[in-house]
Amino acid sequence: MTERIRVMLVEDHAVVRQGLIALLTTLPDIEIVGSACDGLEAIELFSKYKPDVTLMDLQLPKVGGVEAIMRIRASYPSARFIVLTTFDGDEDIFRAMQAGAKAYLLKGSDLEELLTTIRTVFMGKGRIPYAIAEKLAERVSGQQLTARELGTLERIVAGRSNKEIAADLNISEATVKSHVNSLLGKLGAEDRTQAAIIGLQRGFVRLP
Amino acid sequence: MTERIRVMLVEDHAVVRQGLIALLTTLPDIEIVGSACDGLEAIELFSKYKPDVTLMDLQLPKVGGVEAIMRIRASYPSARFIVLTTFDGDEDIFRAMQAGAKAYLLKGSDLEELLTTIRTVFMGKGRIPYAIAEKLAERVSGQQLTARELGTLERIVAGRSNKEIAADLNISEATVKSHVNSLLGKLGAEDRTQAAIIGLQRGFVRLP
DNA sequence: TTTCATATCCATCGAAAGGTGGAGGCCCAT
DNA sequence: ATGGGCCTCCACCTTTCGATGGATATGAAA
Repeated sequence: MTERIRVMLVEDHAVVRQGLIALLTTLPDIEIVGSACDGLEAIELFSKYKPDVTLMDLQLPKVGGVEAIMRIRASYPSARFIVLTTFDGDEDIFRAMQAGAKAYLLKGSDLEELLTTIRTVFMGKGRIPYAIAEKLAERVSGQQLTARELGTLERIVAGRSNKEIAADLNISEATVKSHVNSLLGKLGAEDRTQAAIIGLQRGFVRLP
Repeated sequence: MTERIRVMLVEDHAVVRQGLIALLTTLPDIEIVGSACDGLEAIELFSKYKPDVTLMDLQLPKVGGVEAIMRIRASYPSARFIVLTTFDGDEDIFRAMQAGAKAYLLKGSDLEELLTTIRTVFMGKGRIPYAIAEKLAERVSGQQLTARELGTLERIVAGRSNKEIAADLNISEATVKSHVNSLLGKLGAEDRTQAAIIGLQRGFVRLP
């Protein structure tokens, strides 16, 4: 029998984590070498166990999944990650790809797909489900937000008025209006409420 | 050995579902008699298997968890449900309780708590984690939204203007403003964008 | 170097939103 | 039947927002 694939699991929901461990443990060619419930623990355990493949949720307490991937890859550039996501928005997935994740898996995938992906990534290849690839293509072709626009959007979602945003960013209200206008254009929104909703849907921002 | 507890699992994310099945299958006094990935299937399978306890996620395609509970309990009033939730908002949990769920469990709970809950519910008692009970108490003491206010909030979250909402509900814009004003007061919001955010946070509405 | 995107700011305008105070009808419960 | 909550609508007013059409500066890219 060949060497088993050494897998680490990073997932904050305990029952889901334990369920996945139970599931993967039943498989002959996979070995769970460790599991973490947040980004910080993931970084610690990675250097301890050096897993072949890391299954990583993106929404994690303390240190988010994307940042954890970046920080681990800073020390171990060959680390291989599979992002396990519920796919609420695409922005995180885009960032995870930039951070160097090799594959993406929806939590709605079945066991077979999970297995195929682990084995594929272990062999050094990547894998992206069609639904996600589609969204990524859309994302690349679509407009990106500038730093100011994103900051403005975040504050809109936090429920701030233009005046408050201006005070917060130390710029004039007129400038904020500029950014808001660009935002509305790029997001295809008619007003700030729509912009907030679309920003949440696309994953540019999260609920505060 | 005593009779095993017959459990049905309703969860839309396949990997989570299969993980939980794998996890629960390892336990001596629990038997998974079926699993469903949406509310409709849950209703079908319930009458087929008559499980002792049903573990139910609330966010399901086709027929939501709350409605599934209600429809099943219409035929089987003694059916026992444990709601398994990620706890994004409290409104669903409130509705699930009204629908007759016996216990609530956060996906962040560990295996031991899951087990305790299954056994407790099987014996006919209820169980609600402290964090959830706290929110429920808050909810009961807090204001409730009227039908019109909720309808208005939903449309605000859908990005509609007062004029559009008025046309949609076949009432005057003045009336919509009335409802919006009540909403802002009850939610403690300063404007519609804050109302949308708070409505999403508290689970009164979902992203469209 | 020239061009482009970004970021900053201005003035002005109309439209939308929100605040206030009221009023009438309805149904339910005390 | 008297009150209270809900839904409906009105008028008036202020503030905010968004649209438009600019201007200037900077730094990166072509």
